[in-house]
Amino acid sequence: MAGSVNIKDVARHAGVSVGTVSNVLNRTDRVRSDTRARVEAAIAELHFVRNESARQLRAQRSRIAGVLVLDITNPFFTEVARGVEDVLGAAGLSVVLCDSDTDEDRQDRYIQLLTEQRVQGVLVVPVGPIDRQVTRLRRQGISVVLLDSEAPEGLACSVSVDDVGGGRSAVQHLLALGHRRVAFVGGKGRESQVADRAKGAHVAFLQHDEPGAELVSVTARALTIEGGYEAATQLLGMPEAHRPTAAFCSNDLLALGMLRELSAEGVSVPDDFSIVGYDDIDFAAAATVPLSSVRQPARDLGQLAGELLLEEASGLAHEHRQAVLGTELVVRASTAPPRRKSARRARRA
Amino acid sequence: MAGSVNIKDVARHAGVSVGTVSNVLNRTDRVRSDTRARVEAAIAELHFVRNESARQLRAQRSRIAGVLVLDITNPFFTEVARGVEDVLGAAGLSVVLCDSDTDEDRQDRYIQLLTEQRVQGVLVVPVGPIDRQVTRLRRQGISVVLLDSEAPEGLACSVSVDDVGGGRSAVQHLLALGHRRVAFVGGKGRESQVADRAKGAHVAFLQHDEPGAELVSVTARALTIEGGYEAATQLLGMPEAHRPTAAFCSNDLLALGMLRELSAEGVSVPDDFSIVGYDDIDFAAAATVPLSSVRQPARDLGQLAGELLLEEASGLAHEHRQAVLGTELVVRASTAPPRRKSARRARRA
DNA sequence: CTGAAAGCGCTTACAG
DNA sequence: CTGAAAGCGCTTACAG
Repeated sequence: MAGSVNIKDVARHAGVSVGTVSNVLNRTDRVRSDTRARVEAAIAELHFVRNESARQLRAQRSRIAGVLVLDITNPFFTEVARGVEDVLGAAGLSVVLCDSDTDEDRQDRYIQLLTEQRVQGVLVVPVGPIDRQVTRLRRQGISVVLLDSEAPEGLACSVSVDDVGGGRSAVQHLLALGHRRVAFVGGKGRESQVADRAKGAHVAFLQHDEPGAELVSVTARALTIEGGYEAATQLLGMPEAHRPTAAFCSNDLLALGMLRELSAEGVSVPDDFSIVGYDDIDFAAAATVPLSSVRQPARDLGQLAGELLLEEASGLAHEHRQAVLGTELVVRASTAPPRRKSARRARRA
Repeated sequence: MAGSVNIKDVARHAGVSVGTVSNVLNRTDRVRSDTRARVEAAIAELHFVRNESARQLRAQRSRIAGVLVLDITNPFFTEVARGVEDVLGAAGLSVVLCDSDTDEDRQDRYIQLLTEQRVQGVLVVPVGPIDRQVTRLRRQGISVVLLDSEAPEGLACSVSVDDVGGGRSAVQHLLALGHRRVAFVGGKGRESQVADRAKGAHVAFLQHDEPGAELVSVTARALTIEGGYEAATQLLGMPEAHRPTAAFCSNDLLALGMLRELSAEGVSVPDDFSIVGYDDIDFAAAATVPLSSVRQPARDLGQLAGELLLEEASGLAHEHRQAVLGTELVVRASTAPPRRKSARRARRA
């Protein structure tokens, strides 16, 4: 029968009790070396693999942590996951990755799954308000850290990024270059990250205080490359007099999609149009018009979150902390001063 | 106490036996509706969440499948994972994603983890020979499907891609454009996929049968954007007389990295150098010199693998099948005929 | 339709 | 250092 070798079989085969086999597995030093050798031989011969469900049920603790992200195909989030894995892996925890696809139902299903599994901890990039889910996880003794989103004080540890500051730096850069009409490109979702980046964009405009300057909001179906194509089409559909000369995209996927679509339509970046992205994923620098982007410390973010989770799970005195990491505007080739109208006409003639 | 509400508490609270609570959870139709209502109320009031370890231990089956990929930051693999999730999610299985990072030790650790968890099935993109691990999983009653790699007949189901054909089509394209010296860019690893793509490249050369045509092998540290930078540097370091005029990169990450580095060094793509990638990830089309690439049906691959897993796990008569999907060369802007030497000199003058 | 009881495969005090 | 036994939280025939 498949899966039928258990600790009892091993005990019988090695001529010891099951308790001794368990000791070999969990507290090796308590077992005399010749006994241990016999047990290990039996384990190998019988191809015994411990049943983790049984172990966990009895021992009341899991060695797994779950990471739940918004979009597994976005390299920003997988880089965050790698940061988590750096830290938790070193501590002997295994990390499994789950993809909510920015869908609250899917998020909640995965949280339910992880709760039923009684994992050691959950690190989640939330879709919408998450307080209730955090409380439910805690009630089952599961540690929770919010990723890329600031937790209300007292609720949980979190590691987020100063998205208001990041958005501000992006738009300040465009304004400083001389752009007057700037598009902010977001999505249909209500992720707090995107809202904060939009807020930062507004703050930059307020501080700039130039009469007539205009921040235009553009909404893509999703924060994806596809969404960037679509946003570009929206921009190109605007009457030229009102059309922005630059866009701040709320992530790099959007920015790369927009870059591609504008180029395909003969709009040159940055000569005719400037673009700033957000995240600074590897593909941003690798674009052949290298993308100016607001860099988030993705891996650090994951690592710090992993550390906070370990601290909480250790059971020692623990006070929830909300870490906020800074961003860095990386200026590359996709941003330049707007072309002056006269110059443009001259060139066209 | 955290995590202390169990099925017994619910039973007591609802005034029924634990068996009845379990029936409400698992075989709702066997319970009279008023009893069910009382139990459900108790579950809600006490915030009961079933302990999946206990359920699984007793019921001897898991509702989880694991997907193990080579590089979670590569959108090709996450797209495959989404395909798997499409199919398994619909069947009520949850999918957790694990990242071997092309490291055999990490792969084996994750396989061990999934085995101890007694998951329902594992879908794995293998690093190196995997026969032993497949046997071990089967022995525990765990279904296995190989992803993106052809299984030896009889060992397991697999869904792979005709990488020899894909490699051949890429290089045929370059040869047909008139390139005579072509680089094949692979990595240090010994993934069968890359070996097959290299083989396809060789086949194309043999079929082309043009004396003096040369296939140059370039080895990057890893199949990443970073690796592409490095490979480009290697190419630029070659004496011009021997330097290839085109490269076939064994994935798009390499190709995008190479594209970027060559552009940065003033080598124009495709005027001075042609590049073909592999995978056709979304970033390939979105590059501003849109990348010619060999398209793999990533999502289909994952979906088909998911279906094969379900079939195997269903316990019905099952014969292992090895599906091989085709590729499609997508020609975009990164490939062109080589510039003739004289023209090049003329332009420089 | 409901309850009582066995048992899934482990770990962990407790004796000896 | 080793063994016997209790029990983790469930599910599932089996009676009634």
